[in-house]
Amino acid sequence: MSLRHALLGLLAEKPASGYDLLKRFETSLAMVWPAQQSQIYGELAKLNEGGLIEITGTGARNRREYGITDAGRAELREWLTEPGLDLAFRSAALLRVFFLWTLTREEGTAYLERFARENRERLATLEAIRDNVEWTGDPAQIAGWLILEYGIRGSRTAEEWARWATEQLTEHLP
Amino acid sequence: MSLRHALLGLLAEKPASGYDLLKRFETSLAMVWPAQQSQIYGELAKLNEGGLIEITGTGARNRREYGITDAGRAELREWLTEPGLDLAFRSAALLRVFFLWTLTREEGTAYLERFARENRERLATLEAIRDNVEWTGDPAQIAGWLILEYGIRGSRTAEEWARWATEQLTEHLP
DNA sequence: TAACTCATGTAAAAAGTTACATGATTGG
DNA sequence: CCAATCATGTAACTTTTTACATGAGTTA
Repeated sequence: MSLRHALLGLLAEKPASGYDLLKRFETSLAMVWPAQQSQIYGELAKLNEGGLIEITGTGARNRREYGITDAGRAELREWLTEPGLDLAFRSAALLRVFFLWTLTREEGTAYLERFARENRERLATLEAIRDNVEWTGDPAQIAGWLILEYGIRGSRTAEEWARWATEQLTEHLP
Repeated sequence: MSLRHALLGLLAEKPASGYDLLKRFETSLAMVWPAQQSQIYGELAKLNEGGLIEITGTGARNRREYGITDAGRAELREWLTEPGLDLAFRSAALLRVFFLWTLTREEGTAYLERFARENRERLATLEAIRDNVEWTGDPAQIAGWLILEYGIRGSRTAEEWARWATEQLTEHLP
């Protein structure tokens, strides 16, 4: 149930509408927790009903702005301080690598080269963001900066790995 | 729909029962595509019904061994050679980092230190596996080795990042 | 013979995706 | 005034998780 906590976390920073939150999921949070529009609106309704967030204002075009409540802040805090740390993740791109041996060597290395290229491109994108954002000392922004740096280092590692893996496949596959 | 392809990929190597496959999901595949027992058995039934796999033998304790069919191999191949490359992933552990600024500096750094430690432990585990497995030249094993190396490099990068992030939080959070 | 591992199945709930549906406001 | 963006909602479907349920063979 991480989506609800992601929403609570975003609202802890400042009040926002479903639409505002959707935009954040499409940009900064896309990297660590993708979410669809339908899911966001649905979850907001539940959080509101449960008293973890509340409507703090309305605007044009039926806009509803939500703010986090004390109960919401407590729930967020509890989640953040939970002892367990789940390092698990799912990657369809890596899963495919597992079965690359069923293809020809050329097809296999082509896939890994594509993998490398995509990561190199993402690296460039993330570095551009890092270098163009105006970094104030805002606490929430600092957390975002840490994640961005994770993405940069991760992309670099993934690209280097993919180039190394291409070589291995070339050498070791018949 | 990656689970079905993961199953097809495993069966492309050699026939196996649902239980055998479950064990592989708990070990090697856990890193890139976790799956529950109920999901595996359900998907196997569907694949069998769809003619992508077939029963190739039975054993004690109601054991049923499945093998991949030509249709299954074709489906696997199609999936592996699809043009799109989905780099997206979900990480609850990273999502939490986004909201660390809502905690005290001590709580925040404690989380990142835990993050570092868990990754260091995983690194040690994976390196131990790499150093103790007997590496034959088997193509399927080589693919597994590439994934293992990805895990090793990724854990190392994550650990280093977490230590760096701890420093940043100490410096920049009030 | 008791505990453990092997072995499969299914039901219910939760989470996530895709698609459809609608309408207001704003900027060029 | 037209296109783009803002803004929300929901229905249907797929995927994943959790839990319950059962029983056969193996090992100490």
